Amino acid sequence: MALKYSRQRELIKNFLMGRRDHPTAEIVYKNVRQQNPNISLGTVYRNLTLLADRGEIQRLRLGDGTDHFDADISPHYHFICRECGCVQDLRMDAIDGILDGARQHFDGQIAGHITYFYGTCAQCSQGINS
Amino acid sequence: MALKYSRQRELIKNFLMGRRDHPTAEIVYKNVRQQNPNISLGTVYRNLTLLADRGEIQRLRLGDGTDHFDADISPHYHFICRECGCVQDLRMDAIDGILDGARQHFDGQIAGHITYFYGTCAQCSQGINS
DNA sequence: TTCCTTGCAAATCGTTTGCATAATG
DNA sequence: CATTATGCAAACGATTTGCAAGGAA
Repeated sequence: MALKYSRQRELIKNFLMGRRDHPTAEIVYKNVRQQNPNISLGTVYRNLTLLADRGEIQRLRLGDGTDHFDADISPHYHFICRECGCVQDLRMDAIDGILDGARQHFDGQIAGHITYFYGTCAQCSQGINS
Repeated sequence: MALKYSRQRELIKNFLMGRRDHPTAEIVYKNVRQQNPNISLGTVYRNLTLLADRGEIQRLRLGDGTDHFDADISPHYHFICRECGCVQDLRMDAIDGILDGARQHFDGQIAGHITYFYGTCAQCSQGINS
């Protein structure tokens, strides 16, 4: 399917590229809306899904019930705070070596792994929130 | 909160202990129903949540949109098939060593990690399904 | 009798979808 | 013109919740 330009999609992607906090669709919606008050939630979802499918952005499922999106598609890991729910990038070496261990006693084909970390972020650790 | 006995809860936990395929709430419901036709979906959800909160069972979020449950609470890893959606246990050594790398350049407190693997299960690889 | 549990139905939440219209190539 | 994208609202699937009635301690 050939892709056609759309201002909405451009706004969405640009917004995402300017953030490091891995916003949810709802947050993308609220923000992009300030530049295009007519944009609908459905369009935001459609474009986020489309961009993720094309590999232009990353969809993060961190078990908190809502998807987060990241314009940084380079392989890296994430941390989610169990207190405030914030999501942060983690600077660390790739751990794809764990695939070897997983394949050891397994019959099927393991294509990859999903790994993310959880705990208490720096701000919450200091009791700034709460 | 003191816990009181309930036949429904017992049935649910027993069913789960007899399975290795990490069923969803819906599947638990359909099966337990055969022994107690009056049980409601809400009760199944309530008890699964309660048991998971008490650590008697494990709730698995593998990104397929629905939670799976596992009566085996010993630490182990999981694999989810992208073709048929089945979930299987993975025999492999613990990889908690990855926590060290994650903590290296991180300010907050990392309590743990969630890791699971995906790909094509043995059955689907052989084209048995499809 | 206390209070945890249940069944039922309605409600919630995040996300998707149908459809007629608008914009792009 | 052919096709893709949009806004809107309705539809969805999974899960939660309020409430009155039932069961355990």
